[in-house]
Amino acid sequence: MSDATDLEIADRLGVQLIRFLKLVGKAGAQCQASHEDGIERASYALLACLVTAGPRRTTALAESVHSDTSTVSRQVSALVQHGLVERRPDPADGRACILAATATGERVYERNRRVRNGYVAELLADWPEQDRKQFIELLSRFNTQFETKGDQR
Amino acid sequence: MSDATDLEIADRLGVQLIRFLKLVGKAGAQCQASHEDGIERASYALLACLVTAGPRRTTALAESVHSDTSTVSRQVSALVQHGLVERRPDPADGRACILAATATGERVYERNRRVRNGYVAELLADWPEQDRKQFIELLSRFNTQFETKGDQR
DNA sequence: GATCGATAGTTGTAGCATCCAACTAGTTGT
DNA sequence: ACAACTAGTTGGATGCTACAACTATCGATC
Repeated sequence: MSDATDLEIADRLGVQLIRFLKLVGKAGAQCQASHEDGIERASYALLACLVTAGPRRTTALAESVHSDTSTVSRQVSALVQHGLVERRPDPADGRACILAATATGERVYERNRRVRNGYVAELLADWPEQDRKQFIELLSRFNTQFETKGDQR
Repeated sequence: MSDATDLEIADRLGVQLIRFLKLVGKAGAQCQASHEDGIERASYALLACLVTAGPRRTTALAESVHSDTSTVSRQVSALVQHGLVERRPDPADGRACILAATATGERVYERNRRVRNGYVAELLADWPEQDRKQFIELLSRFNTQFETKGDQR
């Protein structure tokens, strides 16, 4: 039973993707507004990266989050000012610095993560175990596909 | 086999949501930059709504796309200037106007949609039929959940 | 049918996120 | 030691968004 052509499928998915983007983006923005750690939403992604994936240079961090170096540079400055991230000179290169989350940064990250998790969990509350896992699996695969196919276009 | 608690699941999904937001958001921005219809990315969502869901007032449109009225008002102005959307006075209310896509607007929408579909189809190219359908189904359900549970928080 | 509170939409202002381009300072190869 | 390169910062610009103040209309009530 496959009356749906590839394009029809793509079309329906496209609609859902746009909807998804809008919804998640907005929710993210609201989350940020409410928390008031002095930490911006975009910066949270940087913090998350540093905490979960370890210290790294600005350039590497920018690549990790698919952002411009200049953007990251500014955001990192803010994080440093708030004491959430630490700049360590890179012994191997005087121009570079290694960015690392401070203890405070880790705490803030954890706190935010817990809030986020609570919210997500609430959304998934009625879902059967099977569907949840499937959704994560598919979304994750889609993202990966996007990262590999999308960047080289 | 369920060693994953609800929170672990939420956590993994959260990560994927953030990843998605960044990836798709960026791709969207690039798409916009390349097309040069004079049409902004955000405005495209408005056009899409008017084409697929029919004419409506500014307020209703803003609600449909989960945006502020003022934001929509400006974006609509741009669309009107480009001849993609038409403002019709609302016979039932002198303050309001009914927004509707023009023929040009529909053409532009269709063209953009085709490009988008091609891109999405390419992403899904290697996916088994089953998974594609499942993904759309789950994503769609998640969006609905988000819209109903998310807004009243 | 005049008055006053609600409502539709516009415009002013401000913030964040992002990018590109120009710049500074340190590095590396010849 | 000089030239070509690279890491990061800063300047300038744009897009998207929201909130607040304002204008013009509507509707209910007296």
